[in-house]
Amino acid sequence: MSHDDITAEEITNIFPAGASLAWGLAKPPQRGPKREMSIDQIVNKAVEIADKDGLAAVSMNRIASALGFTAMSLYRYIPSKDDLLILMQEAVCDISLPAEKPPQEWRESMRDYVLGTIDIFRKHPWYGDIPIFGIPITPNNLLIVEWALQPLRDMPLNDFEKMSIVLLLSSYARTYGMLQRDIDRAVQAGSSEQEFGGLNYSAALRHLIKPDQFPHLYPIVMSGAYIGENEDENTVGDDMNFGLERILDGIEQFLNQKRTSDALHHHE
Amino acid sequence: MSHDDITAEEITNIFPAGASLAWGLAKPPQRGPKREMSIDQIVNKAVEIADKDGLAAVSMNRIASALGFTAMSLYRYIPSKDDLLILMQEAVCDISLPAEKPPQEWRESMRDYVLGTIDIFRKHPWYGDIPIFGIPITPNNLLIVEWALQPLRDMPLNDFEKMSIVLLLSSYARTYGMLQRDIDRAVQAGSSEQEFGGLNYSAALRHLIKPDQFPHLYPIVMSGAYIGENEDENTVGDDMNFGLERILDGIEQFLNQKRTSDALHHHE
DNA sequence: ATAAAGTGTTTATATTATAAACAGTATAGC
DNA sequence: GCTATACTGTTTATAATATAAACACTTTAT
Repeated sequence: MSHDDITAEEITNIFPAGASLAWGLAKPPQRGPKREMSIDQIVNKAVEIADKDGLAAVSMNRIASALGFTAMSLYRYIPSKDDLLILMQEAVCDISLPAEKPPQEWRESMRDYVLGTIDIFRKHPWYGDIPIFGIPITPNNLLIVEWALQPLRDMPLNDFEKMSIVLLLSSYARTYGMLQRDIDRAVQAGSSEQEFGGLNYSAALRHLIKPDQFPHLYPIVMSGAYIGENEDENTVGDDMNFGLERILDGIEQFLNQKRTSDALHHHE
Repeated sequence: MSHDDITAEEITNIFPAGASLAWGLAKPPQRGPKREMSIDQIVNKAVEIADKDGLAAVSMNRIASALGFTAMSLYRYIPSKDDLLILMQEAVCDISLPAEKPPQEWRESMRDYVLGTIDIFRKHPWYGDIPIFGIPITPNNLLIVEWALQPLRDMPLNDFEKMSIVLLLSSYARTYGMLQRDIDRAVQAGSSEQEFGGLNYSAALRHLIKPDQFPHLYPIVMSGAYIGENEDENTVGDDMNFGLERILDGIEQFLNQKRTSDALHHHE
């Protein structure tokens, strides 16, 4: 149905330009003056700005100025800002995968994966602000998928099941990555104790949440657990671990079921 | 430590204006000409525009024009566009919770919750494009948290565990909501068969993914499972269910463990 | 040698959100 | 009723934004 013979140029038409650039599909220019910048330079500067002042601070002007050029010059390298965002995302996903652990340590491997991806959110707080454009198609993003697949390699799962589990874990990581980032942000915003949004919100919510309208939420808000007040350090690690262990338990149980039924089949 | 005596005005200072408005904390004006619009009118129009043309089409100008006013007039009702976004989010979360099912049907209740929230993404494809500003603090958003808590009501979980599970489920719902939305979008974009981004990407990825660099991803891309080609209908329902059942299994197992250990304690 | 392709810049444009000033209107308190 | 006050929607203005188009210059394929 679908052929494999596809040229780099055709891919360029299918993929967003940012993705094509990430794959290095753009052929280098043959004529004309020497380039004074490079895509990497631009993307790195954009990441630097975002790291320091947030994604909203990343404008074509700001990047170009920081590099000593005009805004329009950037368009000779990257066709649009959306493409730049793709490349920024890709840039911070440039991590080297850890060595494979033995298959029986799959839970540990998955924890590594989740913590590793959460780390991207901590290191680059703007990371989660870039909207998701669909499934990963850029090399480093796919490498992260590869990472997630690694612990599943010997499991009795079909491809769809594997992808479902990857999606499950990655979405969980994303959520906690952003949560952790929010807390980091609030802490950094000088709110050593009282001022963390959560703490501030606490009194307000206690006043607004009525037990008749929110019978199940009410006690949780009152106890402070909703806001997460009682967490001694500014880490969502414990909450994160709890949910993760539930996911891993669920996966493990599925594996046990499947292995049992496979064993039965063997007997027939 | 924290008092409960807090005035509506103080809450207004703590919350973003959009959240205060959502709670109806703004006191109606006492003097001046009669208002010719209302917040609801504005928000509804904004939602209407977003439903039709996407979130990017929602500009102050467009909304006001559609209502027969000038852009600046909106600022008499809503102080900023960010606040408008909060109100839009809130508006589409205005659902009535289903009747409580008996506690032993908690899995079914949780499925209802997940499917129900995913439905918001399908009905309002722009919903996931609004960045998350932190934990829910607006009434309808909190009602959705209440929904998620409902099935947990009789479980031997502490407040933090409950919130972890809610976060787990809601993040899962968000991920699949956005995935479903992407597919809906692609289908609507005329791509009856061949043109769905995924299908297009398929040939490209098959060409780019090399088994040495992506040993575990490679076979999955080749089989078409990565793109999700083989799904007969345009629903991610099956994938969604698979992951959801793993989560529910994980929760169930935790409950069993906890009940067992509680029973032991009772014996001592 | 020359045409083509590519460089960075300048200039210009369309859209944004939103601030400030304005003229008109309803009302609270006298 | 008078008046100060609070509020209305509008007009005008501003600062940013991404990016298109035209320009002069530079390198290279032919």
